[in-house]
Amino acid sequence: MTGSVWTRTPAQPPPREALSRAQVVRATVELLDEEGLAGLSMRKLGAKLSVAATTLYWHVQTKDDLLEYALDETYAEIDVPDPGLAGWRGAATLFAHSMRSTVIRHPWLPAVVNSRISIGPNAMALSTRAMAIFRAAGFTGRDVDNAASAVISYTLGFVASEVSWRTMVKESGKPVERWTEEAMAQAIPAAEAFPEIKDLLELRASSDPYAALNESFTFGLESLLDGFAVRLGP
Amino acid sequence: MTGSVWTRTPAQPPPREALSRAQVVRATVELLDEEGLAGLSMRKLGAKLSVAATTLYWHVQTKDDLLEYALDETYAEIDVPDPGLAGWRGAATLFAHSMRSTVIRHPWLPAVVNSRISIGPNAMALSTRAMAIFRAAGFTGRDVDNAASAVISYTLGFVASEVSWRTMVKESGKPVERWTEEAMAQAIPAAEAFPEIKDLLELRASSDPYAALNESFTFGLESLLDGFAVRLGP
DNA sequence: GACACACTCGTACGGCGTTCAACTGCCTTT
DNA sequence: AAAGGCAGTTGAACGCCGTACGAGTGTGTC
Repeated sequence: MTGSVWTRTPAQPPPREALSRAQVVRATVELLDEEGLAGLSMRKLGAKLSVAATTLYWHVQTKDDLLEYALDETYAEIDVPDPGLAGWRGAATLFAHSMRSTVIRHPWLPAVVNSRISIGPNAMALSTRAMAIFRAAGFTGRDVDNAASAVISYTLGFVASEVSWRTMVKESGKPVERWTEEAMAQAIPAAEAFPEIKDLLELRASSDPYAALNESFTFGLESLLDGFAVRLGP
Repeated sequence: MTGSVWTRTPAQPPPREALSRAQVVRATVELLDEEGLAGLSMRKLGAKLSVAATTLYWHVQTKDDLLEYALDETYAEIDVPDPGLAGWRGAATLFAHSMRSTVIRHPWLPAVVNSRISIGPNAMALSTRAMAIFRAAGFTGRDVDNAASAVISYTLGFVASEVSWRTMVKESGKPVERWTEEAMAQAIPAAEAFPEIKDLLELRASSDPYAALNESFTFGLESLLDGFAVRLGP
């Protein structure tokens, strides 16, 4: 490991190579969106760009670098409102929801997001703005960091599981209701020894799953922000 | 996908094959702990058990099944206290910390945990007990689920990032202070355009990282539980 | 002695990330 | 106009991967 792509100085001066790498990164994000992390290979990416796989190694040192670029690219889609406009609580809420929908748009993000230190330009801009929210709330020193981490951890944790559910449903090719039904049929015999679980499963299956996800996400987020409010005093 | 390993009825009656599969699963967990998810291959696992790689396919249908077994195996290590003893808040706190330390012991867990529906026996037992905590707190209906999800999402989200940091440090082979120092050296030039970030980075680097992680985890967890308390009324 | 069956193994296939030396075509220098 | 350098591309090859398959082995039962 010689360092992050963001710290290595470019070996070639960028006459028009910058544009070309941007193309590669854009194609990477597209391929990831279409086929998932497991579906990304240098050969397929090459094919998508009508280029041999090995050509990509001119623009990028390794497949991991590619993911690092793709990751920072998507950070740009998360918007972090100014707390001056929406208030800290509104800003935090919008931020979390924007993060959630970005991850839903790019379901491969959870698998990639923690695998490297994020010091790309968009990551930097994002943290700067996120910190501003919690500073505006009244937190100081290390607590600014702690509050931001809590919201990000909760959001990523929640949406990682949401996205894997969504992916399973989508890959099954079945309508949600059918999928849910069949999943229930699998789970119920397995839950025979746990009677309380059965009630829970039936409760879960009885409502629109997407609405339930929204409600559940909001429940946790609001609780967390309520907890911040307690800490911040009256 | 013909279903989860937990729902397929075994093709062979289990005379002593149960023991053998248990051995395979145990070896899988060990190999994962030692070498991480990327370090697990059927050939290496075979070697560890002094057996050809293809032999494993007698005991397991696919590598994915292996991960499903390994996952459920580690669920047994998470303990979920009885809310009658510690109170719901104490129980939730212990549960979250137990989950965190289990994931730290098995750093490959975050990458695996969401990739399948968890209906193994240990997963079932775990959810049953986790639900009991939040029912004891006073939540009813869907809110029991929502509260449990929130704690689990937060914990997994937090520890996924923690574990990836710990892994990077461990793999660097350097002492933490050295690693932190060098990471700072990388980040600071990249953060040139973002002056607020620099202060934050210096603040972060100025303290024991492990203590900071504990503090940060507790901060978020307490906030979340405070938020629950608000919802539950006085 | 024969058969069944649980279990093991070697071989092989197609795909993966990556290395490397060879090639192409354009730009600059003379 | 000739020569050289260099950005960019390429195909072949290496060692790894998950896994399908058919052939083997040993033990237990009739």
